[in-house]
Amino acid sequence: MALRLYNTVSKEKELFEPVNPGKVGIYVCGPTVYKPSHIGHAVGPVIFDALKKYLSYKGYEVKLVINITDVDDKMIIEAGNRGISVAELAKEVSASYFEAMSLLGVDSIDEYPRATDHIQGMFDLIQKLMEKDAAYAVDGDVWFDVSKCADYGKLSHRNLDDQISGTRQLASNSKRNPGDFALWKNAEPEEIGWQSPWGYGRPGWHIECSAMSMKILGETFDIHGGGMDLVFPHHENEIAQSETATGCVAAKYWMHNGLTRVKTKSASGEWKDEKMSKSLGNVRTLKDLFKEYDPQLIRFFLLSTHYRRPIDFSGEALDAVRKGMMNLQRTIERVGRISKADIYGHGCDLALLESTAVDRDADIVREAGQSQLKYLEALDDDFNTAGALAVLFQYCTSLNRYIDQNGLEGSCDENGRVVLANLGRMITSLGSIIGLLTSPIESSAGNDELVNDLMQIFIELRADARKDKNWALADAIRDKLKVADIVIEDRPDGAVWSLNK
RNA sequence: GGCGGCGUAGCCAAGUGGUCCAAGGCGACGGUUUGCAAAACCGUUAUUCGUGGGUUCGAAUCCCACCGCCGCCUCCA
Repeated sequence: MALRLYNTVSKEKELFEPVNPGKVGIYVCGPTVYKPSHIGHAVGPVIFDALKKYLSYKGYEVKLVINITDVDDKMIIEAGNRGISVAELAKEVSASYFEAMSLLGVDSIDEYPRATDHIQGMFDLIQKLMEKDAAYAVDGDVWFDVSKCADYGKLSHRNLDDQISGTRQLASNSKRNPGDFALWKNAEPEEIGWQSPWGYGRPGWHIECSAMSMKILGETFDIHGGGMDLVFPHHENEIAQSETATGCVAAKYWMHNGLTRVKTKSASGEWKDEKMSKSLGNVRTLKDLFKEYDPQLIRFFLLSTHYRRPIDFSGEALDAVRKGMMNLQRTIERVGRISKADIYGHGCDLALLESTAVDRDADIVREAGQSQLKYLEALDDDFNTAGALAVLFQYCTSLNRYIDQNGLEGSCDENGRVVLANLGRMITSLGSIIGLLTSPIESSAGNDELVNDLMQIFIELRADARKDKNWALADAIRDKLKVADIVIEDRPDGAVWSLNK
């Protein structure tokens, strides 16, 4: 099995072959830390964290880097509005960003480099471009001369004429070509900035990423990721700078995730999809979102669509996905309960099936093996997590059918339990390859001893009522709890409760 | 104006030349089960993939035109 990835440069799925055998370097454009992170900021990190986990599973040694832009005009304005320093603002916002990432299970990031820690690298890079006559300084600004980059436009598939005809292209009389972009911008002495060989100022946006990716991952690394909105100009300019400076390919594969869209009601009352962005004022922050939805669900939601497709974000969509995910979780819980085994926490162990008694229940064991194969095939095909999840759902149905057919007691001898436990672990094992189903979703009250004790009392009261065939009382308890989003299920082996949230 | 993407059942969503009279999820309906529910299982729910042409032995998948939606060209994950 071989992984194929869609490359924005070639517009084709390409066989993935790392620059250095066995090792993979991934650089993803992270946020500018001036305002709280929103759902859109979660997409890239979740996808590339999942991709890294998959590549690691395949045996690669992966280094994943997400940068933090902690100096730019928006930050200066926001810090000014709030009466704090740019550094303070960066510290505050990035801290909440890291916390959100951690909740989302994005725990495989090796480095979060900050632009302000790499100013010297940017100087060096700009200097190199100057020496190659691809950059020029005018009145404290330094510009990149796009005419010196022969294949400028190869990522976004535009040519220079397209740039010039762009009606919104801001003209600057100090530029040689309309498409030239800033490497260094001069600043007033009282503003945040650094003394550079070309005067006091701040780095341009694009140069940050070129300098940091090069420093950390080398002049040519494997995968460069980011949102589709960054293809032009940001990534195009990154390529121009890096490749003009080093003379070699910056990144072998350019991967771009679809943008998050949000349904909004227009003045005429019609629903329409639009990009979620700060300027449109339709942003929901991750922090707010987590109050309503488990971060695990958000991760699941983001991976339930192919990464290149735009995601329409809405409460209804999340609710639908949530039900599906809960069904998976419920099956896992069921298998664990029947087999009396801990299904979670085994990480990724696909050798489980070999330890399962194959002479017994051959059909389900064979099916588990096939599911495993199909799951991995889907991921190999441009990281099709949506397709992979479909396999998981099907496998879950088979597992439930297997339990039903064997009956509760039927498969509960010692050997049967081992088989069942291993089959159950297959699900979490497959899920964990992309960081899903790694732990049960805790109901928010589930860890509360007092609530647990209270619920135990209700359950006992109901059990007594049911024993006496006092259905009215038993049903009343159940119905009234349901109003409080507490669901009681009478299972053959006893009643259980859960929070329907 | 230029560049790019998308349009698959009630909703979400895989599939990009034959194995597709199209996966999976949510929902709905019927059945098994249940004291009744819930959960679970079984079955039904797109002869069709925005529309119209074309290429091909064969198209959701390729080409052309049209319609609709979205993004980029200014900061954006």
